[in-house]
Amino acid sequence: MTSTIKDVAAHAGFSIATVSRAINAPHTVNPVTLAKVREAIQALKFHPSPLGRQLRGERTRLIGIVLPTLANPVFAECLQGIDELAAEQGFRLMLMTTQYDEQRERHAIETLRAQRVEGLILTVADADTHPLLDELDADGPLYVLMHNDTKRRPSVSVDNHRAASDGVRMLIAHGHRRILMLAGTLAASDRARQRHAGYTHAMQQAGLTPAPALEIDFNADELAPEVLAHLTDVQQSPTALFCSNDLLAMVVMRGLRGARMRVPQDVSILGFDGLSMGELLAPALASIGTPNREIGRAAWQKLMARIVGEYADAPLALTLPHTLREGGTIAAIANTPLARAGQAPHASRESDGALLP
Amino acid sequence: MTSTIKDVAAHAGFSIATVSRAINAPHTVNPVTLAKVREAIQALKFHPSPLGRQLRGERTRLIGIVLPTLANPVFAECLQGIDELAAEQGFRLMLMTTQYDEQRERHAIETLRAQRVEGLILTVADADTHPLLDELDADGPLYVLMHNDTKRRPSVSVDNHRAASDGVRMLIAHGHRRILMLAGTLAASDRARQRHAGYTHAMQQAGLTPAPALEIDFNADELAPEVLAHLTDVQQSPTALFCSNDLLAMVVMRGLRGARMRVPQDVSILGFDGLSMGELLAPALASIGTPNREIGRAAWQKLMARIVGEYADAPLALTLPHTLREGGTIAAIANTPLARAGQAPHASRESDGALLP
DNA sequence: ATGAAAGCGCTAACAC
DNA sequence: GTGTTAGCGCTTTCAT
Repeated sequence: MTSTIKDVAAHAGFSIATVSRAINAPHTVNPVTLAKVREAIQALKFHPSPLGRQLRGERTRLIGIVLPTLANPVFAECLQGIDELAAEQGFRLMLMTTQYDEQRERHAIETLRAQRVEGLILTVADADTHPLLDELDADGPLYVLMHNDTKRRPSVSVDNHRAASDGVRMLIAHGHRRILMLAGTLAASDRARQRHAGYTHAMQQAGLTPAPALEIDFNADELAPEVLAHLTDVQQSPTALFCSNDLLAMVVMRGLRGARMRVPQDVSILGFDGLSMGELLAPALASIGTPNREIGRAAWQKLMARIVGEYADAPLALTLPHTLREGGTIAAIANTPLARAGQAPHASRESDGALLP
Repeated sequence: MTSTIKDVAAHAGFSIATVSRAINAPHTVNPVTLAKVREAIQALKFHPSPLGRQLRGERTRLIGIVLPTLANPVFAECLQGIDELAAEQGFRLMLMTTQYDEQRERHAIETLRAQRVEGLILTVADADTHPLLDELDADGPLYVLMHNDTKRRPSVSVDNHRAASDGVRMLIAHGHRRILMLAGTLAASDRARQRHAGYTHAMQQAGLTPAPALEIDFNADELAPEVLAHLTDVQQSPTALFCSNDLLAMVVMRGLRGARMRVPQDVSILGFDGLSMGELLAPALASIGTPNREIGRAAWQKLMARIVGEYADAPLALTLPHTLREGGTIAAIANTPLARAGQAPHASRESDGALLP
């Protein structure tokens, strides 16, 4: 292992150039020579150092991965998909996480670029307004965005707008009128915006009044009192909550349970991500699913195509289909006891669904 | 960015050697010169190429990570912990996953070694009988194992034996006698063995008869019929299931639900891993918790200490404390209806707890 | 305090 | 078909 191409050359009795050729272009070298070189390689357990190759300006076979976090299975699954193909094709992955921090995004990209990665697969907070990506377009390595929902850049994602409105329409079809959207505090992302836009769209289309997303602190053990108050408000309480991601939905479910609210009898819940563990909850979490492993694989393939220079005319943004998982957390409003403790049944649910200022 | 140390030297009017010193040993260079060089660096947006440094035989500031999978949050969390410290300390991470396959473990280690990583953090299937690790001990890069429960090698883990027996004792304290351990089919790992040994120990200590672990196919959508038959067998059915990991526990819970078995009324469940999402299940999953983020961080620190050469006398294996989460999936046997459908109450539960051949 | 030069492991002209 | 040589970007003696 510590042996170099020089050692092999000496051992085989040829020059290092011949050894190099024997490795990289076997057909250009005399079969007899080839055999001897190969024997020497065997004997010395020689493996070409990627470092030498990389420095020489060759292909580094290195791909940089930039993700917000691995704590969210969405990204871990994407990475899994990427890794499958990378391993298959002999590429190495350099991983950096950003915690949704733009500073760290910049740092990661610079580090990776300095490392001469051949390409970058990344998920950034906001793809549209990101100066870094313009820089990459200009002279950085090739990249593909993952889960960033933008038409302007090379990306693989679901149609968040459409997915969200599909989900909300489904809630409406189940008789819900007062539907509130919940989002994480860090949710200034393009996809969060798209999801809220989709929610808004579906609401308006049904003649209902959409509300701004209610922000939830992700890390808190319990729901903030004002949030809880809002959710349980006798007059205005929503009958369904659309959570901008599944982790958030789970946190909210726990919070509600702590507040003695029953899901779905008192309130229905729809998540977003389709995390498989959501199905194991009781009741199973209804959710809009994204094919994360596939998104990772597609991002890889798109990146490779760009590197090879194929499909230069392929559409920038690839949209993969989302799915709708109708789990047990959604109750038809007809089946829902309209009255909660101390609250009389009222027809106003059917009125306009206005939620809050 | 595409500028090299040469460009900087030219721009500043000094030799590349001086620029190099200005970067790596600022105190050895004239303050005025230093200022000029720094200005040039700014102007050209120069970042030293890691590649050049690495090739020169210097520190690569590269650490290899080898994990079975990222689909299991246990490893994703460990990686998260590692990444935190790596980013802080300016190291880059090269990641490879193995899917518990020894071939791929070998390949990953060789790839990483060729890449001149300064160190390796890995989780292998079986640390004790692994020739690769002996090779690493001999001349590989320094490494630290994570979650591999062995005393013979540098590692960070919980005491799986003790953790398992703690858990099983807890079940026994709740009145359970027929306790069966379930393991994944891929579970020929050292930690799975330790967990089963811990189970066996606790059972015997209580005068009960332990059974071999029942293997469950992880990926199947439903529990295999023979497994289900075994779990529901009128005469011998266990009152509690100890699952060797949480993901498995969740799959089993779903399978049981499909078979109309109630948890914990009909059967109690204890998992292993302490996945935070387990708390969100209903009922919340009882589990033995491992501090994954901390394990990742500790592995990092141990590796760094080894690289620097400190603590050469530190104990090889670091054991972190596990926790016991007593969730809703465990019922005291006294409260359990002893009779299930078509089965009369019987005192034999109190007898010897024998489970199966 | 600074520069010249060697060399890390490899590939790619360019000779022969 | 094979060898010679230059150089990728950097650090590090060894001189000056």
